[in-house]
Amino acid sequence: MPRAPKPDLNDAFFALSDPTRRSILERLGAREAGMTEIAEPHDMSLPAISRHLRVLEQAGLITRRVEGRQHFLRVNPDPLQQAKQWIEKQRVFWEGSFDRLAEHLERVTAQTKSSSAKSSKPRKP
Amino acid sequence: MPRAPKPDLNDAFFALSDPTRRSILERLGAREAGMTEIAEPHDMSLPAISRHLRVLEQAGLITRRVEGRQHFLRVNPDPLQQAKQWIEKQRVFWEGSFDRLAEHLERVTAQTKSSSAKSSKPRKP
DNA sequence: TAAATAGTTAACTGAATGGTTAAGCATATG
DNA sequence: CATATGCTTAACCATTCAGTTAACTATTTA
Repeated sequence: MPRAPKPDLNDAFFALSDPTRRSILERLGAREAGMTEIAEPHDMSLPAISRHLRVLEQAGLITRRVEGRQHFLRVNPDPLQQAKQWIEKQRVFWEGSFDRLAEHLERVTAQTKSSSAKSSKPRKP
Repeated sequence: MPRAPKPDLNDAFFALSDPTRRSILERLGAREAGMTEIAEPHDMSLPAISRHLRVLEQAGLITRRVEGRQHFLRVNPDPLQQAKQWIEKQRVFWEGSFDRLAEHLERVTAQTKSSSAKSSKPRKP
């Protein structure tokens, strides 16, 4: 077996579940950055950052380019896309159900009713 | 204040990082279901399922309606939407970078090239 | 060559996860 | 009333996580 890491949705979502890692992705944004630059805003030791980066890397969310003694990281958007698509699919399922939708609307209406006269969307009397 | 749990992105992404929990959401889809029905396809004890559901509930991804001794669960899409929007925003950042975009296109072009002739730079044959 | 720099690996700790079985608690049902 | 049903809580276990400090490797630079 070639022990292919094959990053999956588990890894991607898990990697995204940590605020430090999300912050790294946000700050990294589009440009390339080295470890120390990435670590700088986080009040955390360098090994801790290193491991966060490894989690992101194993999830396929970032890629690493080594040049001399420096490591440059950048975002790889593909797993983000996959994650987004999973969510998107769920939403379609959810919206695809008519009774569910009706119930949702009913709930909204009920809320509107409960707020009595303050309704910004006056229902027809 | 009644200790509002305030589900956040951490909780949502974390809840989504488990295949059992994603499977529950997928199967639940739009309809409402009781515990036993939810547990049925999973080769796992009922308490285990119960805790998965609690994780989903605390992340705000499902809501629970108790009727007698039965609990009915349903998906709440709001946190999914938030999670999707976070990802979406990242993608915008990523695509917003021009050099990065250029590099991406170059990579795509390189792929196309490798599938045809392997000359170094035949931009226009 | 020696020292500074960039980053990783190792070893450890405390806390959280994910699963189990057994017991408990309401609520239906005989 | 007694018992089955639906689900949760409790107690436990093995594993993983997130952080630390210390030691290490490798590359620059003085």
